[in-house]
Amino acid sequence: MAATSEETHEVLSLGPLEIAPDQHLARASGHALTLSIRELKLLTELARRADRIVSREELFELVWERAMRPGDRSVDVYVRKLRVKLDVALPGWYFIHTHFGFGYRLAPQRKPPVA
Amino acid sequence: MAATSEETHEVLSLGPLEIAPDQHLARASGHALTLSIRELKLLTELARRADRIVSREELFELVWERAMRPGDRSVDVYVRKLRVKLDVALPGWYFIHTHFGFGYRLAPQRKPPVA
DNA sequence: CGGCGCGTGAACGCCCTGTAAACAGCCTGT
DNA sequence: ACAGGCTGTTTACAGGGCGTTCACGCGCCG
Repeated sequence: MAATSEETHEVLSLGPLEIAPDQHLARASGHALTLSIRELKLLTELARRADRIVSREELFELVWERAMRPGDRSVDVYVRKLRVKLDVALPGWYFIHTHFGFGYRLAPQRKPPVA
Repeated sequence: MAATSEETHEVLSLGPLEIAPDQHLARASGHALTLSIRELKLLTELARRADRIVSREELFELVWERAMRPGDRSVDVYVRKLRVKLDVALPGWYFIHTHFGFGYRLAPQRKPPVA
């Protein structure tokens, strides 16, 4: 094992969501999701800070590993991609919450039944 | 474990697929498949890591037992050969899933009925 | 009500993967 | 020994997915 590995078997659990960054894999109710590199990394960094608000700047630096240019919308675009894929896999849940003017927060939350 | 026989009767089961590495044999719904040595070894190593993403490099080293040269496409070519043979034998199933930028993952999955 | 922040869809280029085919070596049967 | 077929390897081309960026419209807030 590489000396640099932080958590060789890190597994993040959020409700029905399970993320194994080391395996480049995320599962929804046990079923593997098809995520791209960026999508997975963004989801991972959000999950590592679950239930806390993370600013766009911080998210960008965590995922892209460089400073965010002012006006860059990449984070928004990838948040949407994740929301779509998560909604397909788990239609009964919200995961990524918007905090206007601050950033995003990841937290599993059931949707109310479709009235 | 004895050096001469690690798993004398290892049998891997994945849905309708059954692999007996020691017998150099794979069966689809009980019917024997005609696989070459490389094909069987690749399928075996994938099956031993079922439902986990395995990188090309790791797969290559497992099957070819040497380091993979950069740009070597052998794994892709053999994945295709396996996919073709598996699709002929079990047209209703997907087995080898591509994870873009990461590698391949073996997992039995039914195809949706042809709409 | 005005302005800024966010959601959303889409275009575009690039790299990764899918696919076919040529080629050489090996094993087979004769 | 020879011929044929099969396996394994490599290469080339095509297609698609992914990442990036832009544009437009709505929503949220002051």
